[in-house]
Amino acid sequence: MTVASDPLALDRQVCFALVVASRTVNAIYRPLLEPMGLTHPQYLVMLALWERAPRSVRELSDVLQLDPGTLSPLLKRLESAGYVRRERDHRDERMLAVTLTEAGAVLRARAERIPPAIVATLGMDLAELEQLHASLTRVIDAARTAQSDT
Amino acid sequence: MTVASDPLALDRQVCFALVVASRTVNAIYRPLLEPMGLTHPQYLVMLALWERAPRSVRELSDVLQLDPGTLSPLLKRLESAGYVRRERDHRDERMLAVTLTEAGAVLRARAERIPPAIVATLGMDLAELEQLHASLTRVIDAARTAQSDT
DNA sequence: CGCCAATCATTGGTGCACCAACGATTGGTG
DNA sequence: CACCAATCGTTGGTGCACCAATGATTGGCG
Repeated sequence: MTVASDPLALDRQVCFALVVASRTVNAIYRPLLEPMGLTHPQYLVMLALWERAPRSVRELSDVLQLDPGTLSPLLKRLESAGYVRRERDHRDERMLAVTLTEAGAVLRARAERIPPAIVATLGMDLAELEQLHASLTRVIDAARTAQSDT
Repeated sequence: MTVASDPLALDRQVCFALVVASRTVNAIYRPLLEPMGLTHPQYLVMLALWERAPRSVRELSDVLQLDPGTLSPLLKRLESAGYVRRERDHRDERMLAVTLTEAGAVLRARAERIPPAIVATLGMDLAELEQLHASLTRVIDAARTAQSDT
């Protein structure tokens, strides 16, 4: 069986390309985020909080498609970094209210320079990136639909 | 600032779509791989070995774009699962020769049913998946070029 | 021929990511 | 009003993933 016709050929697997692309692009962010004291997952949480705060763990979990058990220690690290405060919601003591600190809010200005820097580094066409984004969104929807239908 | 014009809007970040797509598609594989006793990264290693074996850790690291330090314990788990053997290369004792066991070779037949099952589950157009694959490949190349130019 | 830099795999540390189990809180229902 | 099921966040366990440091082996160069 030739590589071209083998359905198990590594370089034909979309899942492989997806995983490698995710890791590789992540590596591009790393040196840009490191001076801000953020990892990429932490950066995504900050994006969510800059859009709207306070938010509960559950809410962040929904938006970021992330397990609450993953978020819990991550938020503690963001807290000890001084970017976030974790308080109980007065109305419902079960929930956590994650709010931005002053330092966390200020950080947004520096973060605004990141997306253009990434695009410049990749040196890719904006149109292609948008088309990729649309395609990825369709895959996510398809996978989530399949998930919930189980 | 509206969400539509905000460059930091979460749902406009390609990196976010990439990470979520990677995790979500991974979740689709999980129930299919679990009865075979494989995780998704282990599945990718097996794909590489079914294409060619024996291979050294370094070789697998290159092909899979994965840190040797990640591969090392993963291969040990594949060994204790009985799919792989880890021996030193006679010609160069520094290198490891990772070979398939009989069970590992036989497993390929079951694995062949996975890609079509995934495509069916996603219910997506084959043409779109191929186009996504091509797009991801370009991103990987762009990111890797940027990486090595640093 | 003996040393030395390069190569290779492993190890330890930090941080993600998922799952299952748990304890606290809450709101509805008998 | 008292229970009970649902919700929420946390915890512990396993497995990835990266980085830096380490130790063994090798091949070249003086």
